[in-house]
Amino acid sequence: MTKVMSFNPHDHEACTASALEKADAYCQKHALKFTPVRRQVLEILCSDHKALGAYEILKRLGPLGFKSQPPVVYRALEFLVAHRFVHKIEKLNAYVACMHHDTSHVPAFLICRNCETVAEAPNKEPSDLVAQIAKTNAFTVEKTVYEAEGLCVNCKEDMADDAR
Amino acid sequence: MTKVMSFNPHDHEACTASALEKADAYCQKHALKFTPVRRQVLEILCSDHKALGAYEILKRLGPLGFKSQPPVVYRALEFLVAHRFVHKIEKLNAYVACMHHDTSHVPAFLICRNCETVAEAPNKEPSDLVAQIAKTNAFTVEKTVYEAEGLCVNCKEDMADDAR
DNA sequence: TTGTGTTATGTTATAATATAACATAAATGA
DNA sequence: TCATTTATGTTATATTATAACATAACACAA
Ligand SMILES: [Zn+2]
Ligand SMILES: [Zn+2]
Ligand SMILES: [Zn+2]
Ligand SMILES: [Zn+2]
Repeated sequence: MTKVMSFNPHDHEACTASALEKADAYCQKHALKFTPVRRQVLEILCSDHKALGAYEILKRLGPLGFKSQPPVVYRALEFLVAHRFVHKIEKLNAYVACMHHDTSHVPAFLICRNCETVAEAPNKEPSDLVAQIAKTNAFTVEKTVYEAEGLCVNCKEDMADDAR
Repeated sequence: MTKVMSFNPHDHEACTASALEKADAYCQKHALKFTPVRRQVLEILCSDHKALGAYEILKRLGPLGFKSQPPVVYRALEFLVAHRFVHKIEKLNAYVACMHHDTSHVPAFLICRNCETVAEAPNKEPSDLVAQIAKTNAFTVEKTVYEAEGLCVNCKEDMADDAR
């Protein structure tokens, strides 16, 4: 089982560079506009393996010459989350850069309630890899959130009815 | 695999009665104060297998003769969540009554994004029972949130240092 | 190149969620 | 009874997020 970077010393410059490169390449390939704000927000989120709230990001955008109204950051986050460059940590109402964008994965996180460092478990299945990752990283899991959102039978049927 | 009640016709009076009874008994046993507000909030959450926001609950408390300032409901929810009579659905910033309070379990939910009905998967392990439950209930999982919160090695060490 | 539709930003205002802080009351237990 | 803790009452405010509408930039066909 691999050790995650977030909780261990590592070449963090490389993290950032790689995340931005991957985003650049992906946007290029899919004709998405990786505009300055979007890029800058991702860069801010890459600056550390911590989850940042929207307003914290906004605060950091100001000095960089960007406008500081909430919609600015929320729109950028919407884009970044939609294309999976960033994940939202629901428990914290905060956002974190994805470190495995090239790999298809079900996001699952180890969140330190003390330092707010977030490690993304590199798992392909929505399974118990998290428990293993936690173990090999000496991370003590205290509380987990696993929420599956989707569509129930009833609503699916209702929608089918409506379509008729 | 069992069908969950939330998405299927069932004797819902029994759901409510059972949840309230369990809470009564548990509080009795552990010398917890199951005060009127706390009981009423649980009752409101039991009225349907839907997640309700704090302010929606607050709205319903008013006509019942309770005070309607936010802290009233947040305090009641804090109590109910702490003792696991209620779970918070982080994705929705909403709350749902627990249907398995007597069973030790890792909460995991199937949340319909259309009708906001929430079904709690009755799983003992934080595992893929959810996927199975979803299957036998014809629930289409579109998005999952699995977040493990705890303490990382570094913080644990820091705390050990501080204690010295 | 001009027009036209589309996507992205700018801007103001406000909604929705949650907590801080301090006061009072009720219950608990020497 | 008095002291202590626990629960409520109350006001104010913090934090997170979105609605709504205006403008700009961009894409691309006529
Ligand atoms: Zn790094
Ligand atoms: Zn930590
Ligand atoms: Zn029921
Ligand atoms: Zn539904």
